[in-house]
Amino acid sequence: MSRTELTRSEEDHLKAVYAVVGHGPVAGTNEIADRLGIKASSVTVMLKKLAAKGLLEHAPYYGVRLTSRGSVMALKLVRRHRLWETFLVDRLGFGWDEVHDIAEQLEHVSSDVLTDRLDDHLGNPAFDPHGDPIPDRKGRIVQRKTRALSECITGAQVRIVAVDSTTDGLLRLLDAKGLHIGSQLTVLELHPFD
Amino acid sequence: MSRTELTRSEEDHLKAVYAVVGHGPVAGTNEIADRLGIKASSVTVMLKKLAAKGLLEHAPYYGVRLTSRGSVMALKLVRRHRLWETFLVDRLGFGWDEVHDIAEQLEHVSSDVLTDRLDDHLGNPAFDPHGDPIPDRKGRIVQRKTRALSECITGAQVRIVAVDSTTDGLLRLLDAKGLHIGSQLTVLELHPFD
DNA sequence: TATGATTATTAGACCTGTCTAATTTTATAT
DNA sequence: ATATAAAATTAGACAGGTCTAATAATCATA
Repeated sequence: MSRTELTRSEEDHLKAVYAVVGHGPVAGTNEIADRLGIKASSVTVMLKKLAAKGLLEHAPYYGVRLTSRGSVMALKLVRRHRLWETFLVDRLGFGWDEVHDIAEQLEHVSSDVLTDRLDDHLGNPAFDPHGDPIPDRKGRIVQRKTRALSECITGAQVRIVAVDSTTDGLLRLLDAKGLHIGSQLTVLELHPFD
Repeated sequence: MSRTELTRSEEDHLKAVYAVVGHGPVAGTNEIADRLGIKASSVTVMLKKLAAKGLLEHAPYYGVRLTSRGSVMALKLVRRHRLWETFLVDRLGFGWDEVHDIAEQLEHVSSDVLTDRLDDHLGNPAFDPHGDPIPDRKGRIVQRKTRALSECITGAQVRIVAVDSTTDGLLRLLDAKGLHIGSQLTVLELHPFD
């Protein structure tokens, strides 16, 4: 019924909407623009195009939400991204702080067969190297009950299961300090930065 | 010295020039255009751009040749393409007749580290699943002394080491008939088609 | 509830890569 | 040698995706 061939930019926007919507009921134009590193006016244009394709609902001046078809597409991209990250770390020996940009490119390779075979090849992993859950081929994704480090009570015992930041700098910093996925630690004090 | 960030289209053109130049001293505009599935006039525009970047020499109305820098770039693309094809067949279980289009996308992922790690992961293969040689990380490529099946004398004993065609149809046909890389066969008769 | 700040959208421009149509150059055949 | 065919180029148009600047809608707060 619906022709679902997206351009690279459309895919990027869709994924950004998915990511931003995770923080609230709807995604705002500015936040999407920041995430993509482009201007808000460009985002507006693109949102209208994606809305016309039935992938999201756009309430002007209010925000956007993905339709179910849009969600399916976004989850597919997230799946590809996280599978490639897993491949890069598990099979090619990259560090988990080095793979984001490469996966960002690989995720646009469009072949469902490829994605599923890669999934099998990797042993159908449930989580990627950052600890984020990988949607299965039906688009199902498990939710992790975690809490941000900044929300933890000082002195609490916590275990790192995921790192949220997209900034390479922080990732490397943490790694260099010996902080890895699975590390146990005690919250000593809170800085407003983190 | 020279910033060598190419667009996808520039990469496609460069690879096409490399492929067509293999048949003669220079590459002609029409042949490049056919290979890319675009019009010759578009190719001319692109050739001028690549010439301006110092990747090829363009003698208008005569043809183009790659410069040494252009060759390096083209070989890099060929290397990526053939490594990914090897990965798809050897690791993901694809048939050698199914991987061209996917590799066509994967080859544009730009990361030398990725390419080299993939190479190591695959055991530094010298040939891809089609029997074509894979340039090493220095861009060195071995030449195979082969001859087209159509040039063989009727009755001769030959061994298939490579399949030239880009057309999926032919690849599948051969496979279905039990013809594989390495097959021994006797030339029975020649049709003008092949 | 009026006003200023914030956020989003529109309008118009530009760049890239493609196209078609017209033109120019080179090749071929009598 | 000239006419014609083939191949390549140029000129101008257009679509996609971005930008800036101007405008419009919403929000916050006195």
